[in-house]
Amino acid sequence: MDRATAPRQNRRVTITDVARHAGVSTAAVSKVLRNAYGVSPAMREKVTAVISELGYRPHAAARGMRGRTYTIGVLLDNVRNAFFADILDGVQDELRTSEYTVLIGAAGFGPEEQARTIRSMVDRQMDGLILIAPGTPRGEILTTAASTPTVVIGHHDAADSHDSVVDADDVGAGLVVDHLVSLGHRDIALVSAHGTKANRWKRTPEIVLSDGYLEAMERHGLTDHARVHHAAYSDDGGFKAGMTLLTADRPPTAVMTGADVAALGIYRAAHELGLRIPDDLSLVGYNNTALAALAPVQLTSVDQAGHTMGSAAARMLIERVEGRRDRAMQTTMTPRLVERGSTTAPRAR
Amino acid sequence: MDRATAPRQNRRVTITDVARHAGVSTAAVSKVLRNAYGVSPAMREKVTAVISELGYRPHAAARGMRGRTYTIGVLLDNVRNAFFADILDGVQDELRTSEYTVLIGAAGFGPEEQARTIRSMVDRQMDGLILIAPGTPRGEILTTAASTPTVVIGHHDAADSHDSVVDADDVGAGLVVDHLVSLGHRDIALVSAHGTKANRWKRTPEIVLSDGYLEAMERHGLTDHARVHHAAYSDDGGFKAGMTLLTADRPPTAVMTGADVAALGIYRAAHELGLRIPDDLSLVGYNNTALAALAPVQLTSVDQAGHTMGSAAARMLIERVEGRRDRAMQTTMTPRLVERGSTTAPRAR
DNA sequence: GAGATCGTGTAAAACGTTCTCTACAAGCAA
DNA sequence: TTGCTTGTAGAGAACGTTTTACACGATCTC
Repeated sequence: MDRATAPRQNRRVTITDVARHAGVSTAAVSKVLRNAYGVSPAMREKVTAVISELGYRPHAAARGMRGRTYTIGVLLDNVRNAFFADILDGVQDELRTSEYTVLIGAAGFGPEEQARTIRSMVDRQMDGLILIAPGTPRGEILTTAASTPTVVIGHHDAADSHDSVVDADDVGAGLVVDHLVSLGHRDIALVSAHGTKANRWKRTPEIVLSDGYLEAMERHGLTDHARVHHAAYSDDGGFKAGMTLLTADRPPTAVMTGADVAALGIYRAAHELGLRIPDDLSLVGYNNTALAALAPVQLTSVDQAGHTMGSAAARMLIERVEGRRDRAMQTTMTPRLVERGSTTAPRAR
Repeated sequence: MDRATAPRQNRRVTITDVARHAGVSTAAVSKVLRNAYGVSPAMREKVTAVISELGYRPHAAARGMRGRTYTIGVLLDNVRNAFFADILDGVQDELRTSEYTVLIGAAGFGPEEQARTIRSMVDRQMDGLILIAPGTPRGEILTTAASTPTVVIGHHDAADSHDSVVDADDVGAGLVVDHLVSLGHRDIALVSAHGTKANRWKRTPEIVLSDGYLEAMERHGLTDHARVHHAAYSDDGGFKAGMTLLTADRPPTAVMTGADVAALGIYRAAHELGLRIPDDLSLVGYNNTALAALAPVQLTSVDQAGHTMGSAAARMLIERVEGRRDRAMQTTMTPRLVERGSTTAPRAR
């Protein structure tokens, strides 16, 4: 077959093909695609018919050159965190019926890696960004948010360039302390991640949680019993923290943590030291992930409504992307205590 | 300030800016960016200097119109699956030092949702795709793979259009059966996901696992004791399967599952029925996720080396993307049994 | 009935890259 | 010298969309 006349095998159907087929201009097709103003019902019908006949799909990269890419980027440090999965589900559910695609960047924990990922998303011309507790310096986020609609989840620092969704972590800490105190505990320790202020976030979830814990302890007149131990939110981080706390001079009778997975590390430490949960030690997690509900685990935890946070973030973001709102807003969710088998009254001393 | 002369505030630095600044053509800059042939050392140096001076970053969407986007897409059904997280880590680690960005699409379980996500990735002109056990009809994948380099993880069906990375699930099943038989078990049930062949995958992980289980049982002369129960890989799916199996006329003394999380659902069912693990029931998971290792859980499981699978997949994919290989290949990993506290000899009857 | 307005459609210019040619100079062989 | 090769650089088209500016006819307003 003559090479010149043969249609190239794998060529995509383009907007030009659609336009030619329908006997209209590409501009008209573009308008139909974007539900833009100035197209008659007849035109719309004709064009959509041809689109489905030809199986046309807009080329997102080409779109990105002028208009939107219809892509939302979600940044998170690690997919292992089950709480993030809840948030993600909320985002996806909210956007399921829309024409937006959600793409996730799992950047790792390093600030530089995260910054790289965020830049990648911007370079790919994503329409909007949802950043889950970014570890990147705050200025970097503000710069990004200045040019791309952005929602920050987790950090309590508000800004007028981006929207925020947070959980009232201080209230959550209070719920836990109240619960433990009502059971009779007084030596209640908190295990939380390092709340580094170095990157200019003043109110990370960890810091707010810690503040809430200290306030609650003070409220109960237990300031002298308050103890905050820093550890990574991982099984191993929890284990080390547990070992340190539980072999101390006067070990706590109850430990609350900022993440379920860390609580399970403490569980392991307790186990190793011959302590039983909850008889010898009451243990409380945070986020109420699927982990906490597992039969062998039965961990008392604080529910953050991750799904709702995710869908709220998505809704807020789309408002901004589509220009329906031009002022920043913050959404705060209220946490709830979920009591399970890992907490009980302390043993009489 | 005169609006016409004022530089537009948020304009990106483009390749043209770099070219102008360096006093060269855009083509030259492009060549430097891509390490293409035909650039003198002096030119390279001059251009890279200007690039970093101006903080230029290539516009990925624009690149996508002609060449690569330097983006790798990973499709998975659900981020909750800890095994996928292992794979993902492998992929990321392999690509960390490269110029490629990994973006994840969490598509959900429906074939149509997954197909939509795959199409999104193709529309975004991604350079290569890693599909983790896609539920999409096989033909759809073959079509995609014909135009975009693709690696399929999980399905054992080989094809000459895409590469594959699999674990020898039949061997894994054999390891488990051997282990349980050596402990004295004879009534060993398998709980696995539905291995629907409807979408033309003939050798999904579930099917291969199930076949391996049946073969192993036969090898031990236990064909009559073999029992396969289908359930979703979730806590709830496992729970229901457990309830059915454990309340049957002659309940199994050991249950192996195709996923750790399902094993934990069975744990819950056993718990509810007053059965203790491992005394009354031996339980084996699959994938050896972080879940299995948790202190309160201690689940015997089969390790699939997810990290290695991920990095292998990434390496294979990049070879194809960069045209260093033009024939399909399959990589098979060998599973390993990890014994923990959830298996022991059956009670004497 | 003149002008203004409105609704619908198109032509053509962007957008920021890559890629295919072509040009040119320098070096080399005859 | 002539012709050939090689290495380097640039001009300009192409990629598939959106957007801007404008044209045209129909309807409205006075």
